[in-house]
Amino acid sequence: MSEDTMTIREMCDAYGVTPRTLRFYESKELLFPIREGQRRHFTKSDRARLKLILRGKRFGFSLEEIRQLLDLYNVGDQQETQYALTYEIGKKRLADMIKQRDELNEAIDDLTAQLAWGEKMIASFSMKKAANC
Amino acid sequence: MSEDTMTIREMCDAYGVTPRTLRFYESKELLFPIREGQRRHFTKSDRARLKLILRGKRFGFSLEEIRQLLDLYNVGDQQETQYALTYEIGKKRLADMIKQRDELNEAIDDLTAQLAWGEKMIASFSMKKAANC
DNA sequence: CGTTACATTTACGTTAACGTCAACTTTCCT
DNA sequence: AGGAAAGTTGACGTTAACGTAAATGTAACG
Repeated sequence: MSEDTMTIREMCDAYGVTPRTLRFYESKELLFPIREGQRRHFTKSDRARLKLILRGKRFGFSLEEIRQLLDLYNVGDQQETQYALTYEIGKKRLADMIKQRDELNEAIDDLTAQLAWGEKMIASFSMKKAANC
Repeated sequence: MSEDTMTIREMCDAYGVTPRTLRFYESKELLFPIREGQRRHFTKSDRARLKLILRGKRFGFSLEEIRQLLDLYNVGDQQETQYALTYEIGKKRLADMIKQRDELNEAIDDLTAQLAWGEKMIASFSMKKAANC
């Protein structure tokens, strides 16, 4: 009847994760599938949460951070202060990401320069070889 | 006499690492301090390498990747084939970094959009408050 | 009713980069 | 001589996010 739920396999296929991952998330209280006997049934709410989890991961949040964010997100009729808190966490994370990207860009430039120098070296090897002929 | 070297403690103080870290790096063949009996003595070369290691870490390289890159900086008396090999490693690593940066940029854009939405939410809270007055 | 397919729980394994003892040895200082 | 200070080598502990294997359960198909 309540075919609003999905089996573990359907979830895995839909979101590209493994069963182990879903059980793990449940054990960490990130998901709360309902049980029919032993079997898990993932609700619409679980799917929404999973989407947020995966997105959070792409942003570089840890599962524990994500759990806290989901909790805040979930108080339903959130209070302004709680929401603002979530917002602040997100802003901090964004700042970290931007810093990380900038550092990465620096490293890319450095390594590019280093490789250019390497090309010269290799060229000089060729010269030497040519000279020996 | 050869006071061009530093003890482990001096290294730790100079670069903000622990003795364990330096010994660990040595065991991983990232550093090659000379020995006087048991004691380690870190040379100028070790210091240069350590600087590069720490920079690499800030950029998110693994120690193993750093070890390979250090070889690139170290060419010295390498043969051409070996040099070409390290060069290829560097190029691959650069490609990875660029990909990583692009992904990071995507995530940054996503999160930025998300935060913009969050600001609207917070604004609506304020509206509600104002309305209740 | 037997087999095949999928689920479940339990629990140990994995990787990286060190931390944290423990048990010595060596050195310097008084 | 005696003791603190600093150094050394094992070797086991830690964290995150699952992987993987074993033993068992159960549901559907033919």
